[in-house]
Amino acid sequence: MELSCSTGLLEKEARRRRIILTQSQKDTLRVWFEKNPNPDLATRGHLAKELGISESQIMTWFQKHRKIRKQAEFACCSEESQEQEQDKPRVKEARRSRTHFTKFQTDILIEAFEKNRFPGIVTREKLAQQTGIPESRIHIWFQNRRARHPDPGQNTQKTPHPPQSSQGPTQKTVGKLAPSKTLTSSASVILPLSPPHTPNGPLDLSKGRQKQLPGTTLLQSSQVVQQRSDDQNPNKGHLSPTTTPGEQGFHSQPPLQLLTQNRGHNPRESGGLAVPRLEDCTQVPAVNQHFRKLDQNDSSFLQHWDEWFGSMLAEWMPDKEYWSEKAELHPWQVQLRQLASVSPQAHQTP
DNA sequence: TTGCTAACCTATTCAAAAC
DNA sequence: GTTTTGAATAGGTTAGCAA
Repeated sequence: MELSCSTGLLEKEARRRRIILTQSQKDTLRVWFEKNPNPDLATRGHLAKELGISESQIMTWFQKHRKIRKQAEFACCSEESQEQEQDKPRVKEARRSRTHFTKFQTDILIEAFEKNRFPGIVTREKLAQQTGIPESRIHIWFQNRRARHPDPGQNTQKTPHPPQSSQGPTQKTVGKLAPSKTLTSSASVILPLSPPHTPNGPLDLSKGRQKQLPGTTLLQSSQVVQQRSDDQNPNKGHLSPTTTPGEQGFHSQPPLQLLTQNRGHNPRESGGLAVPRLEDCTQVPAVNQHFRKLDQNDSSFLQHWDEWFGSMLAEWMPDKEYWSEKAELHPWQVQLRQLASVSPQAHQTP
């Protein structure tokens, strides 16, 4: 496993992974577009599930077709009809509930941002695996971050487009933007628990202490991550792609299932979500069951964790020495060890 | 080589949550 | 009320793929 942004030896990262929609998929989308060119979150989730593509791709398709329709209307329709269109009361669509990132997740994203402001699809998917955040949310996070944290190295001239290679020299963000490397005792932690010999998967060691508020959407339909047989994708071997008839590519199960706050609590009963739950859209990878058991029963968990976390840091932050045996433990490790050393029941919410 | 179009970008705005 | 920041949109560009 390797993070492409961590080494200059890697080949140029694929910036995009193009999925060709089948005719039947397009037909379905057109039908829905005629009904409503601005589908709400629930509709996009439904379509993503039905068509086997990600919700962000649904959104992209609708964006494009709104643009096409607008251009067509401008070209051939009278001003009158355009005014009529404008006069239509715009129904307020349901927005996706605001995602609340944990400090751990934010720190990972900030670290990645500092290394590469324009992560390609492979990096974004890896970050999605590590953080448990859907790739589409990571994409948005980077967009917002770029918009609000201009690159100090290029403040005299805006670059309208990202560098062609995301593996090029990176610009470091300095000053107040430097991420905190420490976790407070109340900080929730979603560990990208993945010992070297196991598939990736997160583990929420906070076990109920997650700051996530009721109703907050952590897992969404967009987590139906597109995954093609891509030579540049080192995760290939870990995924279990399932082909969809007629599709050129194939989609996989989500790389992970974020374990939510109440361990042992049926996630379907947690309620408060305005969107279809991920479990309704995709199968829960067996790996998460494995980690649930590992977390609770395997006394070697900490050893696995240390080994894996060290290797992760070594790959991800090669310029740092957090993983060195001689180096002091990274504050994350200290905190995580403390959290992990407590029995699972100790963290359960009453 | 060319056309189509999915994926990507910036700029801007809205709005939820924190302060 | 203000600030922060995730989500959504418009409009433009880039690049993968089929013809």
